[in-house]
Amino acid sequence: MHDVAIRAKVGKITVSRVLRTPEKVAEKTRQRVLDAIRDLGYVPDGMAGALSSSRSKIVGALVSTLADSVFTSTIEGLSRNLRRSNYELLLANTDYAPELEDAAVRTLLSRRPDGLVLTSSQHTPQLRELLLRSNVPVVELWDLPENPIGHVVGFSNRLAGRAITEYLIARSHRKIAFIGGNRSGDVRGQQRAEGYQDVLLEAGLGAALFIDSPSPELSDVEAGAQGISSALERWPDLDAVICVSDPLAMGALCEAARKGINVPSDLAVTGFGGLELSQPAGLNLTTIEFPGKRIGEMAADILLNSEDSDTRQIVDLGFELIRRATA
Amino acid sequence: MHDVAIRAKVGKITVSRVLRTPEKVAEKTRQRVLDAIRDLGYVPDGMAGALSSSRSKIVGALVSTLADSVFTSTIEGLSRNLRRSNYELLLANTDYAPELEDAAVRTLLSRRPDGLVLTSSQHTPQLRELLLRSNVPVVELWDLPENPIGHVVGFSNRLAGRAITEYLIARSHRKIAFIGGNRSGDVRGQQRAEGYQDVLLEAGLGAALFIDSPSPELSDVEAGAQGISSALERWPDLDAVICVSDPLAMGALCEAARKGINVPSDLAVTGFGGLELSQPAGLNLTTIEFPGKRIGEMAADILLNSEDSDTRQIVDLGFELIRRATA
DNA sequence: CTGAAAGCGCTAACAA
DNA sequence: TTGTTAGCGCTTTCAG
Repeated sequence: MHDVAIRAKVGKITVSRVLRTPEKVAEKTRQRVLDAIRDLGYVPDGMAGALSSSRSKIVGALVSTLADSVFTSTIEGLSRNLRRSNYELLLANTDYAPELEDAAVRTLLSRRPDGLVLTSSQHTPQLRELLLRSNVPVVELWDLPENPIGHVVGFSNRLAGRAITEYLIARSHRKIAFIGGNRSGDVRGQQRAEGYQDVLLEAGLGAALFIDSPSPELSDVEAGAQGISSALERWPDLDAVICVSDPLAMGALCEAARKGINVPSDLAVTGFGGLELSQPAGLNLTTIEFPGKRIGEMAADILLNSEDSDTRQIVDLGFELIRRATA
Repeated sequence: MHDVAIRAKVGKITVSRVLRTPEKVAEKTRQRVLDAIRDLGYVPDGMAGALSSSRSKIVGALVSTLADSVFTSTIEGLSRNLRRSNYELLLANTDYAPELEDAAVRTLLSRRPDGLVLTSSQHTPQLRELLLRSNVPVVELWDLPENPIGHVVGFSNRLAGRAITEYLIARSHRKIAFIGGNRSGDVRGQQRAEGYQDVLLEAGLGAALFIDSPSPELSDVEAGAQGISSALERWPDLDAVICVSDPLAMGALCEAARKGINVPSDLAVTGFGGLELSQPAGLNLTTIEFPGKRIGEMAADILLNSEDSDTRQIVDLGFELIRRATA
């Protein structure tokens, strides 16, 4: 910047102004500076700028995994809207290991982000404390926490669990199992399971029938296949299964096909997530769809406006029951 | 940091040392400092540290899209190995728009990353120039560019295209079409198509049969379905189609099923990518699998070691022809 | 083993 | 419209 200033015969501050508030610099001067910048191939140092202005133009995002295509779309939405305002995305993932979350947030915070996005939904008290004191705007995603840290963009996983269960009951299913939803760290899955359980109780259909996900080494699809096998073994008179995610449901569907079980007449199968592959691939999965991309976009917008408005935003984007062929 | 120093009754520099080289501080002093840090909830400012030490501990990554699950696994591998060494990932995506690449790289560079990872494979001369002069270690991924900017971790898309075509020919297919591979900005797809074309010519099987991807609004799966329809319309005696990606192939497969076409006896179908869903979902797609995650891990390792070794690394991780049921 | 001074590249606040 | 001065919070270098 110093070199640019000399070459353009101006002070450093004028170079800075040309870059950030060009309208405040005289046309001629500005052109001289721009030429100098071009000639020297100057790329401003955003870090130094951040340090000086205490605005980093960085948003940190913590995701539990990238493997899930729905989180991916959230990140895409987030990234796109941030870029529009020249913000950048610092990404950290915890691989669904809650014990990494603390450290990850600390690392993100050390970059002094102007905002933080969390897709994990349960935090240690220390973490809450840290976040609160850090004074960084926080958006929690993909959930409607009871006790939010800052802003929220999500939907109720519990209601989603209720919705699909009620749907199945309305369609005369009586013996309904729930596969998955127990993985530690996957609070959302657990909430869907709770919604299911509540409805079952209210309807007087007896105890919930849970099949835990098997060993974490298996892919979701494989887990679904295995899950439905175990379920049918335990409860041969099952007439519906709710899978905690679409990949799980896909696995279940395939296993059912292999076993010669007719879906949905013998057994209804549903998922969660709105995995884009599931419809055109001919699986025609009945599922609950979540607005992944919009969640990301919304989070970006909230963060970008959080300087002006000081009010905490709680946005429920809801979900949609997509009725297709499997239930 | 100042406050911590005062509370621990040491100089700021000692605090810094406790954080970065604890072994160089006396046990007692260190403990006093650590206590102060904890009491005050001090989170060091990585930006300031970066400015001062001119090592940002940040790696920038430019991806063409996040939607593709294989890039996702690359990012996961990258992120994991970076985190192990306390590096962070700054993510930018271009949405497959090459014209955004220049600006995106410039933005990444302004954060003074210690390394840069590019999944796009074709760059403007200005960009090359910029990258070269910036002196930041660069790794190009998912390809084997003829004229690499820095390090490379990838495989030959052209050879992959050749391999699958040769495989089909060896299995007595003679009328083979190639679907997709023309999307502007998707150089890799084009290279696969070239490999296909070369083999066809060498084998004396006549001109290549290309079906372009339809409008970009369609999802890949839908594009595949539509592509196979167009192909069969134009060349009713087709006996094999190579789809430029697995999602495309899935769409093709489903459309074939709808049309009552028997795969592979009437028509062979193949993909590229090793989409994890395609096997357990019972689609059993014959495809070429790329080591997405290992590419990311390797890229991280190269970057992390690039201070020591000054040699340019070109790593060909290859690909694997996965023979399953569709060809 | 510990500390003081200087400065990384930029911007805020004020001044001209 | 442009420039000057004083930091931002840390690390480097050199000295104790």
